[in-house]
Amino acid sequence: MQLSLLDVSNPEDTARIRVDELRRQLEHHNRLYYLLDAPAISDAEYDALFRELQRLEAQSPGLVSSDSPTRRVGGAALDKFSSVTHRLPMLSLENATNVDEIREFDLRIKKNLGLSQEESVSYVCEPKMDGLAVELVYVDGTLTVASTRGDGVSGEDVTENIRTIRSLPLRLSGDRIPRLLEVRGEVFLSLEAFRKINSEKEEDGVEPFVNPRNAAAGSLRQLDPRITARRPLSIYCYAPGVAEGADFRSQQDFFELLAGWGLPVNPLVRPAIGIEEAVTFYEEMQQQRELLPYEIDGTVIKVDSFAIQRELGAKSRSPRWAVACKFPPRQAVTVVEDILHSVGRTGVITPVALLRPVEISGVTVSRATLHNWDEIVLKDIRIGDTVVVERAGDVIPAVVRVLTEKRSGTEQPSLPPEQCPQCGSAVVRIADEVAVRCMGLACPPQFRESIMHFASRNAMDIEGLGEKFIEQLLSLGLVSSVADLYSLTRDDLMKFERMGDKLAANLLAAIENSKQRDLGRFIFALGIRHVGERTAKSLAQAFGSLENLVTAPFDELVSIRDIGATVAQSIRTFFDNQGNIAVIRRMRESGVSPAVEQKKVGGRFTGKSFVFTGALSRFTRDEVRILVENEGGNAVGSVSKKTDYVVAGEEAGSKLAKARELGVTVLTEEEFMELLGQME
DNA sequence: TAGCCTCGAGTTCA
DNA sequence: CTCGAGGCTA
Repeated sequence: MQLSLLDVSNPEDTARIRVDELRRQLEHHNRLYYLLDAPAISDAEYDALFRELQRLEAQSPGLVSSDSPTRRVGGAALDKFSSVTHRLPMLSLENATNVDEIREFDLRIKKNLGLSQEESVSYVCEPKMDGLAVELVYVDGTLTVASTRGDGVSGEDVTENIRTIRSLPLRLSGDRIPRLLEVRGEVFLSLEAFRKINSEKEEDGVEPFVNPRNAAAGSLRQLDPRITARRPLSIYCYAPGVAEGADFRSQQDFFELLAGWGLPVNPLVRPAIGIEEAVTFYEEMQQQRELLPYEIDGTVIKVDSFAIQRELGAKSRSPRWAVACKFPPRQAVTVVEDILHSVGRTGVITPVALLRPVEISGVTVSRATLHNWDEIVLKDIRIGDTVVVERAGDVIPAVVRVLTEKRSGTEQPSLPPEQCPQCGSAVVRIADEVAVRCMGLACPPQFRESIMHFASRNAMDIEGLGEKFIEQLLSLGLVSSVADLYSLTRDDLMKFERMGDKLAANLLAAIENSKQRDLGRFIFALGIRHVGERTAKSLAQAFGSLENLVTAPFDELVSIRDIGATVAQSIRTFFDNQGNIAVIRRMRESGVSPAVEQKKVGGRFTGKSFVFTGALSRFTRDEVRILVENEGGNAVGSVSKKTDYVVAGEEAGSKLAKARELGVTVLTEEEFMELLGQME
């Protein structure tokens, strides 16, 4: 603050000085109260300062600022949240569910680092808060954006709601504040706050929240920040995102700097030298769990040194240097009243236990999948059994074990059906496969599921075509293949229950719209066995058009990365079926023209496929793949007649032999480099 | 041939 | 979220 520029005789400047002073004081008292739990003034005194600030800001709009404590009570409501892309994706953590798995994590770390078993790794342990992950962005020390984790890549902008968290500084204090600081943290509700909110809800005659995490999530996703402001959310920060102007050397270092800047860090965080200290922390936390003022669902162990974290790196969805140690899930005891057989899209028949409804951590559970008959035999689950049930990952119900001592002798084992429970066709259990399959070609539930799949969001994304409509389409006999969807008329739709002009028009428009989906989605939508979203996309990329794919010989299919004999055969079988071809042809005639993705055109390797074999000295396999793909080529896994080049490194083996046998051009790594260079 | 790593498929409840 | 299974690599 440069006082020399201010003129005290100017009322605007006098107000500014007072406003700054009030903000400083209020944030100071906030910190004492929420962070240090040591208030220095009474609530009434705090309120008086707060109201004075509100009044001054109201009088001089020029003094309003986004980091003012008055912003914590919430501004105007939003229509919807906008989306924020995380500069670094927010990965999830790998789980350990018991101490053995924690020790395995340590073994993996040592193996990756080339350490001996006797050496100890320095870890940092934290309680795992049961809340929601968010990312906060501080620019020059001021909180500018806060977003939810979302799918890890992008989340929702909840800045206004995050501002209402009193323990969180809107402006960092202390020294050496970084130009840019992204911090990840967990937003949660204390048990006390949770109970308070729920008793208010009950007084109002509304359904209470089932647990603090849901309550925190509901509060954070309030479009009206004034409501959030009345929910006393808390936050603990635990990891950095992108930081500029700060150099964190280790997790501990990071925590210390955060605390210095006034950011809340869980005081229970503790270093551990060697995994056994981390195991002790886990066990201690499990014992203390019920005494804590908030819910935790485990602990987190991280490698302390950031240099070593970088060395260990990450797998596709989680870092290798951290593990979430989950506490055993909460369990309940109930009775298996029946075992049903449900038929999925691919004909797999899955046993499902119908349970006497029982509450587990606030949710009533009445069904649980038993996965397959191996599982039933292994756990010896029978109809009438008393069983222990838990919610795996606190979501999906699972039968853990049978309380055999409760058996009366009247329990009935459940056997795999010999006929499909829905269509009566024969059931087959393929050797070496766990699944039991209905082989009926016209099995109704299979067909229903395959249409649902076709219309689903990641496939053709036909909005409004859900379970209800599909049921009706089928029972009215309007659709006997997905191609029929494209010849539905308004009159057809008007036969439906609860169908008006508007709805019919929307549905027809959605179907019309789906004609333009890209090829990857279309291939995925076909529901070819072993071809999911990912594989569909790489097929689309590799072949560029539906026609190319339909006619692709087996050899060409297996030459694509990640496609082996099984998947290739499955694809061939699908397209060799004339019925499938007819359906596809009819769709094309109705105007379904899956758009070809932008394939890199003009790349030097366009249409060329490469196989790399043996050890390359300059690149990793992934790097070389990217090089080739950037030039529009394909780096594939195995040699076929369609392969254009085989690049052989040191100790190349069977692929090189095969290349010679098929007469495919073989390049050394140097020759490949020349090819790259020459073509540039 | 074993042991990663990824992908596919099925599933619960509000 | 979890399990099973396919593909790749050492």
